[in-house]
Amino acid sequence: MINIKEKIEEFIKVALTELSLKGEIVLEHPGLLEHGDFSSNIAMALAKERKTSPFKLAEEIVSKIKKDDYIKKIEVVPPGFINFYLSNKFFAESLNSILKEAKDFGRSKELVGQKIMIEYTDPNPFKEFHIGHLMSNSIGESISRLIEWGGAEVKRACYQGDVGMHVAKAIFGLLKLGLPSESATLREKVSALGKAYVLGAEEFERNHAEIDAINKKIYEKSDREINELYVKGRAWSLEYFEEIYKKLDTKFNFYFFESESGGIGGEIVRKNIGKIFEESDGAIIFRGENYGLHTRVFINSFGLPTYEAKELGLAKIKYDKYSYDTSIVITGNEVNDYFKVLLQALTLVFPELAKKTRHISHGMLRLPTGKMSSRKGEVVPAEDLFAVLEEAVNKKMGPERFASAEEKKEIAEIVSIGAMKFSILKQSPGRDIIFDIQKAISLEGDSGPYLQYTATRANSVLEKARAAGILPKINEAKSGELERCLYRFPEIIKTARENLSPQYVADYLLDLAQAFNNYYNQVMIIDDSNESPYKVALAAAVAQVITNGLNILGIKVPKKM
RNA sequence: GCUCUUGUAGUUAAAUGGAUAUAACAGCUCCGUCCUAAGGAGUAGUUGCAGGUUCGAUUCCUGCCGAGAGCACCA
Repeated sequence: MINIKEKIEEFIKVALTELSLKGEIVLEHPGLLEHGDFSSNIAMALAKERKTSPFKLAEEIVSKIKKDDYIKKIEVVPPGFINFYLSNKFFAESLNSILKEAKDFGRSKELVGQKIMIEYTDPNPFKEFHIGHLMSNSIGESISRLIEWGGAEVKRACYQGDVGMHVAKAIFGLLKLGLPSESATLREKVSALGKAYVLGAEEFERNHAEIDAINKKIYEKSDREINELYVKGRAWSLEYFEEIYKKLDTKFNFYFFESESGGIGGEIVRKNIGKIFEESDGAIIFRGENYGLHTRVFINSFGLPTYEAKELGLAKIKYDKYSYDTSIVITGNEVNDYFKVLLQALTLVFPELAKKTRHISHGMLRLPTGKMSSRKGEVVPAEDLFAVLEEAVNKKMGPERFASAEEKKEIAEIVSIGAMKFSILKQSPGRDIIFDIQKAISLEGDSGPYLQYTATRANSVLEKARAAGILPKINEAKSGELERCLYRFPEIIKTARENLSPQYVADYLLDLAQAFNNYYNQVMIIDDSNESPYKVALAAAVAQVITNGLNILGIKVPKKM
């Protein structure tokens, strides 16, 4: 598809040069369609230095812009906006491109050749996979897809904390409660691990000694009983996570574990004692104060690596596995301050890796009662949310459209996962989400199912059209709301990618769906008129763009619903 | 106490420094012989407070007030 935005920018640039003016050209879509398809504020920005009124300068600029087939009209509006209206010829071409590029419409080549590793989700074995991990996963997966759509090679990584104090706490609990029987379901086993963890966390509040000792034994693999509990529990957790990833439609290329990063990280720290790190109270620390940060412990006084040291090791392991150009790490914002310290230490140890590393944080999923705490057992397991959602979706599905119970079940899963992901991705990723399991996930209005429904509905019309022998055809386009919305999709993807913010895509899709549903209610798409092939083409373009957009959000479109 | 983040309709959220601050939910009024009503149309309602920068501020700066997170051996 032709890049109309660049084209108009070029026109303005040429006009400015002719007037011997210079300035950064900002071209945006006005908030209201009545204000045109593109708008520039350039005259307002440059009027002062020209010592003329913005309105007059705008008129001068416009007079220097040549006529073009793709532009229907250019108008100047007080105080000095220049508004561009695109022509029907442009809309016809853009619709044709959408149908032709089909499932690839929106892909670009800007990042071709780049290798990018993205780490997200990061659940810890022995602890619940809770709705906070769903947030990290939904955002991480969507950012991965955005970058892939930009043409880069993306490798997905998941870093799982299989050693550390939390594991020691869970093992403590298991020693007291015993292991669930082998015949228990995976879910029961995992939930027993969660309970064991809570018990251990309570003990830790009262008394550290026993759990500290267990922690050490886990690292050293020195105790047979502990080792056995550890190996089993770890395997169950990982198997369970795998089921969830499948449900979420995430496939990781690499799994990293704290049990591997800890050793390497510890070595790195020890090698640099006196240079970068120093001993203090039996621990090895990094003095962040020298860099306007705060001090963090990298190796504790038992000689074990902490999160910080592990993270240094991880950076090296990652690069050894995959020589990335950029490494993106996505975590919750509660670790922001640690990460700054860590990146500073990494800059001193491996400057070239630090330069390639980028930390992005998202807000936290909070319960109406406050922060979730797996330590106190106050978490909503992902599983519970899935169950509540699937029930709600099932209640809403009429039986008549579905061929079989299996089909219905499959679609219920697609819709409920769609609802969950969209509720997270529709808002700006940096902010906290206050999560009310009953209320927050809606199947109506601004929601995943609303978009899925719109695409499904359009597809259903297309099927009927095909049966009636009406094929999409674009001889002449109109300039309705849909036409004026559809061609913007590639721009939206670019903005979303540059800001690493899938919410731009979500927002756009809602606008498009709303415009289509409005259209659908006013216009009969399939009729006897010679307009029908065009209307069918329009519906096909809408279905395609919504499907592609949802794909970027990691959401599938069901066959029917 | 220090550092970071944050404050928009009753609620949950949108808005690269632009035009009349945008949606959804919850209200209220409507739309069913018609391609999927998980839909559509209409209605009412919002930028914490005080300054500053700017032709123009929800957006940038300062102060105040409120909320959250982090601040040495958890991740």
